[in-house]
Amino acid sequence: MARKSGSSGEKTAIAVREAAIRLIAQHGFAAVSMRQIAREVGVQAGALYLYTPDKQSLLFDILKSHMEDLLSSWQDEAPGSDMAPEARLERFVRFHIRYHISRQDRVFISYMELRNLSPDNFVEIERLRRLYEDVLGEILSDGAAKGVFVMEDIRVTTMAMIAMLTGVSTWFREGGRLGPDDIAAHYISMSLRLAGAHVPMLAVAE
Amino acid sequence: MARKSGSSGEKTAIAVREAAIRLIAQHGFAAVSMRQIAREVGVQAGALYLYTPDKQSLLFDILKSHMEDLLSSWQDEAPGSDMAPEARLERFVRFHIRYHISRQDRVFISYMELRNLSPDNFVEIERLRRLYEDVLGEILSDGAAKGVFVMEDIRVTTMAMIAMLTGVSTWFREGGRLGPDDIAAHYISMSLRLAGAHVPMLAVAE
DNA sequence: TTGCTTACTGCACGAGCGTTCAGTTATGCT
DNA sequence: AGCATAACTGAACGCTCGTGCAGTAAGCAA
Repeated sequence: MARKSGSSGEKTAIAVREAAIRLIAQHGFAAVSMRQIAREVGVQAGALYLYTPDKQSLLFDILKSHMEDLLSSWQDEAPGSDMAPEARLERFVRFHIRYHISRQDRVFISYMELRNLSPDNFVEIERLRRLYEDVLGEILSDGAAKGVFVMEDIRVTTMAMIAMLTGVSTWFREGGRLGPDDIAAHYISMSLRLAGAHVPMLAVAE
Repeated sequence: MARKSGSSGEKTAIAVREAAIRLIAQHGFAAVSMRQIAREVGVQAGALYLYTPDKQSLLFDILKSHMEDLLSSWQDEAPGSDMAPEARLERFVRFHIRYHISRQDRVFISYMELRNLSPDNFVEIERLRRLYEDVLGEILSDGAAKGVFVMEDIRVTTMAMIAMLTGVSTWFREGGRLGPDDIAAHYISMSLRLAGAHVPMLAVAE
């Protein structure tokens, strides 16, 4: 019989997930044992198997739900394709930076632990990842077609921009010199320049 | 007594290193066992301890010599600081892309396996890494001071550019649509735009 | 041939791994 | 109060891990 939400079992399920995310982000999937995760949660190792069939599924579920959440969060605030490419790019970059800053651990894991996925699981995560990359690719293509972005190679620019944007999660630390919104603003400028948009960012003394 | 170079022991030492690099790049440090490395080399696990005091040192030596090689390779072809910032940046980017394409495994390891280093070893690798980032930071600062680069934040631009450039190692595959030199050329254009250089890349129909 | 050194094997050690499961306790419904 | 079920323990399974070490085979100088 299904339990009411808010029951102790459900809370533990969430605790397991979060302990796993924290530990894997810190030490890496292969270096973290089920016993370590259990200790963090405050249970014995065997109890974890009430919430996951095995260690591999634990990783897969973290990565899969991260990617799905990323995609559906974007769907929620994606602008229509009738909007100007510059504005669409700005929206995408702001979304990406904020999301990646607020969920650093998940993001870190989901591109560090790809090689610890079983082949089948890897294929599925790659599919979702490509879907997300295509969001940016489509915006850049649209801008190029409309002549407002000027790039030598759209595919390379897409990969370069994704790497640049995602990189924020490797150096951002809470309480640093810049807040999330400052950083997002900087990345928006940089992305527009990278895309070859005709947007002078600053008044430049010639 | 020291052995002559080219002896069988030295060959094995190199084979151990290369097997370790290949396997760690593929599966991750924690997921690779000494027995796997030994099998790849064609010896028993115990024999590895003739070439490394322990597993941790094996990782550290790979990362340290990679960083030192990266830095000294750059020193060999670094332009003087009297050269124009645009030309210095071009030189740096071309070097970086070529280097990262030709040594994908080492590069991949050296930013994926940082968290598997012991604290002392981590500090040392971070020091070398920062030295390399400072190379780019100095070029960008110089360009900003001379007014040929226009950036909102030099530090953020440095981190963004490094992430963008290093990202090439995650998607480049031998025999793809573009060769290393094509890719380097694209990254040079993108870097100049990112730095806000006044260099129109293409003739643009307005 | 003898003797020294290098390169390596083969086995062992204790520890920890992922996972299973019979048994125990806690919880909430009737 | 009684009972079903959920939540969890604690011990065990077979296995692999990093590492140490006595012993051995091969190469070479004298």
